[in-house]
Amino acid sequence: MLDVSGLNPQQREAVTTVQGPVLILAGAGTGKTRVITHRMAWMLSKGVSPGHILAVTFTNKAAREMQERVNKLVPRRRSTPGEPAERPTLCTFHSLCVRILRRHIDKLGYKPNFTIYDEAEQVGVVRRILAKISQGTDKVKPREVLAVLSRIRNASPEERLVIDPTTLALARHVQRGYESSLRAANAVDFDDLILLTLRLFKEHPDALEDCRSRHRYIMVDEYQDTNGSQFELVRLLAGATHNLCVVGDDDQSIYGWRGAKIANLLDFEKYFPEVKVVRLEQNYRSTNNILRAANHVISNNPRRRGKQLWSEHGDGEKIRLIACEHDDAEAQFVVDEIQVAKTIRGIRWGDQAVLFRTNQQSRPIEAALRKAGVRYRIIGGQSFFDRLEIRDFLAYLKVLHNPHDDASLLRIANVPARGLSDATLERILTASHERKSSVFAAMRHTDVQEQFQERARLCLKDFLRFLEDTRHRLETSPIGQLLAPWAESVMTTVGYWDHLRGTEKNPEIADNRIRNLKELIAALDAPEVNRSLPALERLGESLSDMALDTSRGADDEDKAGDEVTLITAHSCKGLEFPHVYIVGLEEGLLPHTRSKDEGTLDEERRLFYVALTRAMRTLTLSYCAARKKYGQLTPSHPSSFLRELPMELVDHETSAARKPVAAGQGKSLFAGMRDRVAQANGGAPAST
DNA sequence: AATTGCTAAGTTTTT
DNA sequence: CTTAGCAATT
Repeated sequence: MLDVSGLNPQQREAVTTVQGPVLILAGAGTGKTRVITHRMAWMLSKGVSPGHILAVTFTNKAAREMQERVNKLVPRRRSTPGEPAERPTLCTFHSLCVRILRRHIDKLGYKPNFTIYDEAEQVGVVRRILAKISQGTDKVKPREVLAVLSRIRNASPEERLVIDPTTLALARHVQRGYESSLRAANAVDFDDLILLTLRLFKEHPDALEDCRSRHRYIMVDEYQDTNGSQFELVRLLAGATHNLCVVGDDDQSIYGWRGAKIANLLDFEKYFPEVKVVRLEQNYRSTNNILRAANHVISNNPRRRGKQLWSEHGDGEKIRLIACEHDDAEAQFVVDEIQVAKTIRGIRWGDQAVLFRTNQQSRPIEAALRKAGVRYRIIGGQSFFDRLEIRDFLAYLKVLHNPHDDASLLRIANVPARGLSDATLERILTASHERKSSVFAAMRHTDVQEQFQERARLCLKDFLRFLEDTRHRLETSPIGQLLAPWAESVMTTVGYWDHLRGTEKNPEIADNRIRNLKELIAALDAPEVNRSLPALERLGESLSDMALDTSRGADDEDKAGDEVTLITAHSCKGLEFPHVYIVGLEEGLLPHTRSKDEGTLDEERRLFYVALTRAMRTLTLSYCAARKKYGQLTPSHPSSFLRELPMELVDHETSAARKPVAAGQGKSLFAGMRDRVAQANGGAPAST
């Protein structure tokens, strides 16, 4: 039997309630992951078959982490010959759906080698549609259209009524073109993964039954972030058994702008009246001063499940609130503090994190850190996968995997230049629309080819031959053949390396890009892809992994050295740091200006709450009297949220004032500092 | 066909 | 201040 004596009573209740619906309200730092992993282990120890357990998370990182922790808790069962040991399914919503769809999508009229469009590709599709219908009259932003599109596709009819009718009409109009574009390309987007799975379940009850009998115990992590269709999916899967355990925190719902429905959590009883609700309120992360401040801030929100976090860690230090003159002074202050903490208190850089609302706020901080010689890493921000060379390369792979992938084909058709001009491609694109076919299919058609002059036609045929030959080479490669050499030869054949060197004047940057690419190529044969599959399918698996897990690759950070973390308030959810600095607590930034128009002040407050509750031991907040905005220094005002902090928990200072050191403390502090400087030697001294 | 130069815009972003 | 997109130029 699994030992649950290390858990507190609420955790234990959550872990041991296996049958029927369970709602675990897990406050920040209350051991949520511990509960989920123990619950899985508990079920296994009670004889539930591992194959019957499904746990769904939102991020791959969370899924991986849980996988590891479950493995530690439950010694892997020995595999009997011929029958490999089954393991619980632990994955994201999207990867779960990919798995289901790879098996069944042919029933919906797609081919199993479908492509997953990422946001950049979606934007491309929408842009082409907008260009076609509006002829450049009004300027609607593709990303905004895309956001509305996602909303109308995921929302129920009554929810759609809230959307502004003009926007709705436009989005509806775009929707037709968008969906047929994706269909022709045998491509799906992130929303489709969920929506098509739902459609599959509705149109093919046998597929649903199949999944239901497989997944009899379901857990959903970060439940407050589920959207309408994800809820629907969960509800279908939980079916008759109602063995559904959802874990979440309404106070940490910060993805409403992206379609997440906090109501899924708030109204859980409506759909599962017999639910058992468990509140986890004992916090294992922070001091009580931090928790009291966070509790107080969030109590200003309406419509909460309500909970009070507390911990056994004592009061701890007061929260510091620093007023700065401008953003550069703020950055300098934070960096000085980081250095002081390191040299005087012996706090590693790796135990300190700077949190901000918007990515661009990291710039002055980065500059100050670099100047002071402090190592840092930025989480999120511009992704590895956003880089030009990576996108080009992936487009090549995607086209070779699925030639009907229009977005990727158009991207690489003339990169490097091979005589297929924009005008030529434009005509092919039009032809493909007329024929309701993919661009690739249009290219192959002799009628289309004959539109062009000899020269363009030859270039087109060369390109087609390249695609077909290369694809054929992969198809006929022996089982077990590695992908990397093939991929590298593709890039050589098309002259991509020279192209990179040619377009980038700075040879260092060019080399850097080439190195990036080679790294990615090497990762194609990662051990987690199934080597026994045919190469083409293996390529497909690699591609969906990359589409669904963008953090991978840039993610060996855990073992990285001693580095300060720079991170947005959004992406810090789920993380914790001993010492946290939250910068830019100004009106218009947090809460963000846009939240006023959209009436989402509550969500901004939750975002602040999430940021506050990341801190374990010390918390430093700062704001500026002025901030550079598009190069101009403009005045700013303290965030209204700061008034919601209980005054008695806060020390208010200005960045210019240096706190005097108490008489008795001085000696030992400085002795400690000297010692550490002597032995650390690599750490730059605090600047003056 | 590719390069240069101008204009306009500029939250958050797990998948 | 940046960056991306588009137009005009060679």
